[in-house]
Amino acid sequence: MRERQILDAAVQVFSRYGYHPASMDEVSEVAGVSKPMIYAYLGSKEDLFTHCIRRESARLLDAVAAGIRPELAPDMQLWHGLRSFYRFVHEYRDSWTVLHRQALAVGGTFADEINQLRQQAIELVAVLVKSAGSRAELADQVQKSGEGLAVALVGAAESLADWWIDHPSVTEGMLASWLMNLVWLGFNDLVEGKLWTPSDPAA
Amino acid sequence: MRERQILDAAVQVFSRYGYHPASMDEVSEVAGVSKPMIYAYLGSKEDLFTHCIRRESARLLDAVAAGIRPELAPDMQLWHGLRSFYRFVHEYRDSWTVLHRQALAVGGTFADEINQLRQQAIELVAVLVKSAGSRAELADQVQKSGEGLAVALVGAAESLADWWIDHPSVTEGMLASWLMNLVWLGFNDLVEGKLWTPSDPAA
Amino acid sequence: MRERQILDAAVQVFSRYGYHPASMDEVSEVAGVSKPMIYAYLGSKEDLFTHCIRRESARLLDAVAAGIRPELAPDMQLWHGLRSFYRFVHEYRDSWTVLHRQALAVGGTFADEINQLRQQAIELVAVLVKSAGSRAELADQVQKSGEGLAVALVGAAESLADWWIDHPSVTEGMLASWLMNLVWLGFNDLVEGKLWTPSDPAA
Amino acid sequence: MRERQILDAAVQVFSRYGYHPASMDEVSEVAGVSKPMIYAYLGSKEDLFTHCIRRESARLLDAVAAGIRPELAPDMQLWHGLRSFYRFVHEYRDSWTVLHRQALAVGGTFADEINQLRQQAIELVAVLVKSAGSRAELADQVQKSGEGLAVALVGAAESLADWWIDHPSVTEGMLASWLMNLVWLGFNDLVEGKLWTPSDPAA
DNA sequence: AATGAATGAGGTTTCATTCAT
DNA sequence: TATGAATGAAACCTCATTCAT
Repeated sequence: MRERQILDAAVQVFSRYGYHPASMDEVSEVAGVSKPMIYAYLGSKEDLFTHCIRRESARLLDAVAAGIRPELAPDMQLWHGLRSFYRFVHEYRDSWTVLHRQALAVGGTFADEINQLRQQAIELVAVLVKSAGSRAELADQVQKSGEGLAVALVGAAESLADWWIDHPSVTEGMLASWLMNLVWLGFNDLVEGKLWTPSDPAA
Repeated sequence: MRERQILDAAVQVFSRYGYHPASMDEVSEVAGVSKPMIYAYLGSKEDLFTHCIRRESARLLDAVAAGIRPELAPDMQLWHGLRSFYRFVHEYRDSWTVLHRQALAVGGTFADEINQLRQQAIELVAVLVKSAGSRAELADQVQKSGEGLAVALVGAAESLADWWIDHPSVTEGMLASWLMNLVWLGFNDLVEGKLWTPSDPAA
Repeated sequence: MRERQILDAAVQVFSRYGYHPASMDEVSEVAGVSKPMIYAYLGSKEDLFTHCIRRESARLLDAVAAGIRPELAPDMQLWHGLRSFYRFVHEYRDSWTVLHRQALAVGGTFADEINQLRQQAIELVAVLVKSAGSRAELADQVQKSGEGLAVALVGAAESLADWWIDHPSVTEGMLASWLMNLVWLGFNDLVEGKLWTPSDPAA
Repeated sequence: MRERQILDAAVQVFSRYGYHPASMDEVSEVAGVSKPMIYAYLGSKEDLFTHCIRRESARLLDAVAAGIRPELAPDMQLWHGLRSFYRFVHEYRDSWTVLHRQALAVGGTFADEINQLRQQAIELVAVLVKSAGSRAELADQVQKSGEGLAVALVGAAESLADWWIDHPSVTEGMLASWLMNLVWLGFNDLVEGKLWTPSDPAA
């Protein structure tokens, strides 16, 4: 459909230049569609950007959700989720850039939408952490900081995604491994020679 | 001096609107200085932004460096560094926003400067990790992923800084604690009831 | 076409104020076209001025070339060329002003273009002088100063064109006559009562 | 005196950039005097330019007048006047540029002043022509075109002056010679081998 | 349904000119 | 007296947005 064609172009252009410097002229050129069409289908520049964010957010959520196996152990769920996330970032780099970099920089409504998306990711992670801890009684302080831990983990994952752009030789499995080792085992264990490995290496 | 007055205003305005939407008119209004003065003291808009980034980068580095005690154990150094970092973010929120959000979004030279700053932080952390691991022989895979771990830790710290803005009731000590627990102990230990605490609680 | 409409206005405005003081606002007002149209059709102010110069140069060359009859005697060719020139100056005064006064004053690329135009005129005249002199052997010194004589003649013609603006009662035929008498006969002959007159008065 | 220092700088700057693009900042810099001083001594930019024109006009007139020997024959007077003129142009190129190119381009009052100067030159030449012709009865048509001839001669002289800038190997004597041959003898005589030479070669 | 053509509004930058010292 | 410091005004240029076809 025309709408998709336009959105694809918009994501590409917004990703490259950012919201404000991006020009509707360039979007129309890349989309191969005249400007009045853009306004007819998607509304103003602001509307267009909102549509971009919404579509890419949904894509990202779908991609991650599709990778998770709820029947597995918490650490394996996290592991699969991370790999799905990095596969998405790899395949739709422009989407990721728009969501993570450009939308937040604009602030206002856009940043709010992105923060909601992040919140969903954080809560998803928080559930995993909680279920992992349900075997034992988590220390009080940990209980309280549950969300904080999730925020940190999500942030770490995002930063590695950015860093990946400049270090493309790394695979998405390595990225996910590092994170698992870092947050599941911690430095403390690492220096003692422990390593986290997927219980199901084939996955 | 006039220069500082202008830079303060510029950081504030760039932080709020981002580089492109920010107008020199608004900078001049906030600074209480006419536009030609800005051009006389700091040059073009691009120059002005560069000056902002440079000054705030230096401030951030100084703040973190000032908080580190090289004679302490690695984990304590990290702990102090993180607290200094969060104190800086708290005290100079606009500086942090300009550096972390706006400069990266603009891309080009600006993003390069920020990435250099990040790289410095990452290397600093990498040194700590290495010194912590020197007691034992780090697993090969850890050796290779050293920088990745540091990237992840730095990213986690940054994300928590952003998240803090929307959750101001948390203290900088709590943020640092969470991170220490997360990366030093890891979930694995946490669920077993272990907790990381500063060896020198007074610090 | 729109382009012509804009160029006409630009020539008028540049002619009146000169390149630098002329404002794109005024050009757009005179052209009855909004400023963005000017930039869309003709580019920057510099581009616009270049287009003006090019068009008017071509017009001037065409006008003079159209008036010359190559089959006539050299003096008659000069006579006709001069009259064509003055007719052009009369009909397109703004064009002449832009070419002769404003473009030269700006210097740089503009002046270069004008000087090339002048050079063409000079060479044209030089050819006439040479063909007139071919019947006899021109004195050596004359040979060497051929271009200088042409420069002087062209300059004299230009100056009379300027002077004409303030003395509009004179006809273009009179101007051409004076020049012919001056350069073809010279004062020396004039004071002896000689006069140059077109051999074909009807022309 | 301060005034002279400023005027020298102004002539230099106006000559190089033209009236409008020239900046008071540059004048003050070249003059080694602060801007408020310029305003105190010479008034506004317009006033400053007027002063420049007036001073250089006077200089030019003086230079030419000083070279003329009223007791000589008319052609010799013209010859001496032309050489003085070219010597002035050579020695004070900036003055000449300001007067001939820049002032006329600005138009308005400035052009008027320059035109008055030209008129003086023209009348001076017209007197010579008239005195040369007084021996015989000039043809009626010549009488009427007297001023026109003078205008043409002056224009030719000016154009050669401009042309000289790009052909510096020519001497001022050659320039004056060409003009004398052109206007005093005319092409007609030149092709017959006649040449005008100063009756007093030492001069 | 689709677009070429057009513009109002606003942004960066410069410069003649003047206070306060 | 002489100047460093300051600004109001205006110029060039661009872009989101809309008619008329």
